[in-house]
Amino acid sequence: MSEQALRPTTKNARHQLIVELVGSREIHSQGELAVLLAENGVRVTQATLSRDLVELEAVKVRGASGTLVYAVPAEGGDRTPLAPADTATGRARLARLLAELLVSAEASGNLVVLRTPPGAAQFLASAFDKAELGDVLGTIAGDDTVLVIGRDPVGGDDLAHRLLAMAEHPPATQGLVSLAGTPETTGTIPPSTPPTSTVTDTEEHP
Amino acid sequence: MSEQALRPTTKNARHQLIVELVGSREIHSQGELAVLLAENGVRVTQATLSRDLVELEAVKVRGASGTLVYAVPAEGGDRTPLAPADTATGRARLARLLAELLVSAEASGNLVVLRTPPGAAQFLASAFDKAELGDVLGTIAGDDTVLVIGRDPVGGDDLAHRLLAMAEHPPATQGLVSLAGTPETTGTIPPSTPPTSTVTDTEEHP
DNA sequence: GACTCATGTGCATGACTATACAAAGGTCTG
DNA sequence: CAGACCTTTGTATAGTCATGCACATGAGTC
Repeated sequence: MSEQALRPTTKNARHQLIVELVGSREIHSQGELAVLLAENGVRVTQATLSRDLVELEAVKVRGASGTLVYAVPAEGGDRTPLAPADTATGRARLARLLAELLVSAEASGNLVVLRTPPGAAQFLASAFDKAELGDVLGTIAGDDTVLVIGRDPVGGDDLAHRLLAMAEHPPATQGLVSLAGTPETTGTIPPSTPPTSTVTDTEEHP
Repeated sequence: MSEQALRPTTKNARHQLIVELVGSREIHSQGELAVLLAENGVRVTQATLSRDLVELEAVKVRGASGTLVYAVPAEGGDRTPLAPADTATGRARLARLLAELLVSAEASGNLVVLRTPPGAAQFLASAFDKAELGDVLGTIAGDDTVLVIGRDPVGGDDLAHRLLAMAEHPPATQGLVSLAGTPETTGTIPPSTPPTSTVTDTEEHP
């Protein structure tokens, strides 16, 4: 990227450049952005950038190191960091979380429907993913319901019982309260899940 | 909410309160949050709140009026502004999105399993929520699968056909490309969804 | 008891962001 | 042409946020 890149100086062009820069690197401040823009031949003040970012509907999200960085919806809305879960202890963690969060488990065919307290489903589901249980194909999670899809077409019952057993014999106990304050907890519960979770699960068992 | 609500003064309790407040209203500044906390009997300075918000991995998103407001992943991450969809046109929007995103629809009992392109499920599911279809109890969405739960125990087939019909006769066409640039698109595709959605949907139909 | 360490918090202040005000430039109309 | 209006931008500054430093408190050890 040359010092004097040929770059139109219109506002729209500047906006485009901002989107590109924000989308390709972590930018922590408008001053930092101003420097990067200048390197591309676009010299504006912080005030102008503040206005630009409003127009671009930029937000500030947590980057990999926990610091706030700019994100522009079209390019960076998915920059929300995932918590660095320790994958080596995924199964132990799943068991612990099952102990804490599992309200009920019911099976049908190859499916197991797990109930959790409101808002905890995604959290629990992410633990399934990290646990990488071989006989679990995957999960779908809403607000308080996790649908666990088993690999065995008729293995739902067995899987449900296994999960209940895990829930009753978790490894080292680490209460949910202590987990609630960790970035891991909050990091893996996606913000947009609640609006999609208008589930009355009693209706799932006709 | 009484002026002197009985409220423990521990840091965890304060965090919980912060999450509740941020989740229930638009908070624009840490000073504003300090005031709200004080009204709940929790008196801390801005410095402490700055630290709290780091620990809670709070971010700043655009609220309804375009101003930045705090969001905490567990409770308010979905405050990423959706484009101000006119709720009166929720159904029209759903139809349009079905036309764009629906790959397949299959029913079983009262359930309809919708397939979407990867990453689009939550987006489509949120449209269901806003459309407020009377015969849809709710949805569970993963990465590329939306489970639509019908109110009628054996209405899945009918519902699936209705959705397919909607997909084939959407109102005013507004291409997905034009939607892709709006906060609505990116805002409702949570970054943490993919980890929970390891679904091979062919296994759902044993 | 004293000592050490970890945690939490407030004060003060620098870093960062938003915005009132003014100016410049462009477009449109009579 | 002049004037009105709109858009854009910079300057200065108020508003907001992060952080170094100091202090208090509690837990653990000797």
